Amino acid sequence: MLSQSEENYLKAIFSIELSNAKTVSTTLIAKNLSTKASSVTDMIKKLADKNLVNYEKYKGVKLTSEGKEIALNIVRSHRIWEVFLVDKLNYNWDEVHDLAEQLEHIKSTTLIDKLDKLLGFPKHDPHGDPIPTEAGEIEPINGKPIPNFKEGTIGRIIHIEDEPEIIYKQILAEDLHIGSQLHIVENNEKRVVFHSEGEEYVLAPIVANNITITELLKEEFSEEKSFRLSNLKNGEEAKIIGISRECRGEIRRRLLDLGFVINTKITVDLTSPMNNPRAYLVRDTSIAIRNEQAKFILIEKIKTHAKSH
Amino acid sequence: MLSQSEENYLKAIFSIELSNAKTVSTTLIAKNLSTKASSVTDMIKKLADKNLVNYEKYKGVKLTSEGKEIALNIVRSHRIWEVFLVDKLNYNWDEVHDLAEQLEHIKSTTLIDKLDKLLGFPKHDPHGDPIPTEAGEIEPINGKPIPNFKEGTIGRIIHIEDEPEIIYKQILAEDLHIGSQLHIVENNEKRVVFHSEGEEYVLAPIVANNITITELLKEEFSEEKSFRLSNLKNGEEAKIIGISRECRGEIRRRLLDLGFVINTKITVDLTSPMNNPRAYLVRDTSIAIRNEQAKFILIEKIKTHAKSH
DNA sequence: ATAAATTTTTAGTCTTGTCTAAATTTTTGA
DNA sequence: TCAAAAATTTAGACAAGACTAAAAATTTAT
Ligand SMILES: [Mn+2]
Ligand SMILES: [Mn+2]
Ligand SMILES: [Mn+2]
Ligand SMILES: [Mn+2]
Repeated sequence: MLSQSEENYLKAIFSIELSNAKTVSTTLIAKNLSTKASSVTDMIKKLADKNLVNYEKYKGVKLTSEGKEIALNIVRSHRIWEVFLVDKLNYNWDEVHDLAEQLEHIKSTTLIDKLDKLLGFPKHDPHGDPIPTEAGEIEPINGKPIPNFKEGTIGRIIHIEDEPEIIYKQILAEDLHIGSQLHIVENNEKRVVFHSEGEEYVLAPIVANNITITELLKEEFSEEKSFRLSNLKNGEEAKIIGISRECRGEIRRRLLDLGFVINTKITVDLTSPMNNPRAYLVRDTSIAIRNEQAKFILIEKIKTHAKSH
Repeated sequence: MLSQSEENYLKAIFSIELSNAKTVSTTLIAKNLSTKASSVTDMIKKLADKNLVNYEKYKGVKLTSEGKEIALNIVRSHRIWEVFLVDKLNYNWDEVHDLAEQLEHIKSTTLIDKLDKLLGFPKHDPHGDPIPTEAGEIEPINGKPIPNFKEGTIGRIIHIEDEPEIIYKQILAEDLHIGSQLHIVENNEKRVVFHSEGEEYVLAPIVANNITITELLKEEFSEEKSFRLSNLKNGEEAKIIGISRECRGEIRRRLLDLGFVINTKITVDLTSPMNNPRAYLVRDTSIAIRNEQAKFILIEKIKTHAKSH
């Protein structure tokens, strides 16, 4: 049975191997775990003794198949716990990482599979990361960070990295979401500018690097037609095209119960003094929800001059 | 922030204080934690430095109010996790203790309260132990172990201790359940004999000591009328009086869905070669369930010669 | 009351995981 | 190519927790 510390080292090595680093060096591991290189050397020797990594002095380290299997299991555990915390306990997706760092080390041969079942065998965690299967297979992430794409690219956010926390919080503050489509209009060493859901975003490249997107063909892109309900202006008419993937569990169910279902027409009905909450007219009913919820509802604006006969 | 080890010591001291021990001695703590007295002395000094226990050399140890609060929180956490594992993940009540020993140490200010809410604010864990409130109040257990009662006593099982494991497994093998009513017919140093749900049980006093009961007045006792469905004989007629408290979550819901609801009349319909499963006639429908499930259904036999006119 | 038995503490070690400082190896770049 | 810089390892130390053996205190039993 491995200690928590050993497990964390394996996980760190695994994540460095997945990144585009040539070799998994002592320093990279130390940085990843916020520890010192000398501590890493000590631990690597122990892991090599246990046949979990191959290690040659000064040459970096590589997981053995046994070590990789363990790392994948920890990743699986971490991500399933994150889904549990968001779906079942109604945490926000930005609150669950540290808790999952603890929960991933709980030792049990059955717990994770039972949780997986309870959650309906989710494929992705709340940050968009794929969850390895019981057999240790993991879907490759085929997107790249925003700064890798050239100006004019149209893409969809598939992943937002939750570490380091400072950058993560910044992205959250900007109100960017997994699933959002975007259009890159400027990209240089100073800044990255893109349009998404009717807003313009300006990010430093370091920040933008934590946002992974897949490129969309021009045809796939719904030409700036996809917005969040919170963006709907008074007098505009829209059609609901879905509830954002990052909204799950109880809140999602509640929104569906309230009638925010696909293809439903919607307009702004009443506005409160602070513009929050606002009431929307859905299926002849006025329903007031706060903007935090309205952000989860994806809409497509309808040209208002085209009245239904 | 306390270490897991420190938390375990506080929990051990708390549980010894709750028992009828005069003083919480080094040896008792060592026994409780399966460690050595010298280790205990070391740790007690540390806890005393942190003002979690009062300690005077050779005189035993006592939790301070601060220490007691922490201990109560760990107990709360442990028992809520046990409920989660049984109710949501469909573990059996005899499988959850060790996992809860790990989960109770997860650090979070919000996690346990969210879990508590998800579970519907349970009052007791799957072993019948009361769950302390957020404020640290705990319902006193007012029962006593079976050997404390004299012959002739009628009682109801309110708690089955899950440690030590050997004794616990023995009780499980005997098929005794929280909520069962029993009638003590013999009680001496050699053995304890009682009747419950149509069966006679003979236990060694050490084993019987792990079963806590409350005494019932003669009137409260349904005079041997309360049985488990698995005890119903061919040709007998019975009325369902409930589903046993130890059956929770998905399985309970399923049994209710199948029509095993209170006041329903029931008879044995068909019997399979091994007598398991058996089919029962409920509301004009024949439903086959296995004995393991039938044990959860509490019935009251109806005298068959009294036909409903 | 006092010797024997038991309990508790102390002293000294060991393991795990971490750190700093120093030594060694590898990489960089003039 | 070779000195300087950077990366890596080694040596030595420390804190947490646990253990054994021995010393000290307390309890028990004559
Ligand atoms: Mn995470
Ligand atoms: Mn994640
Ligand atoms: Mn338990
Ligand atoms: Mn319990």
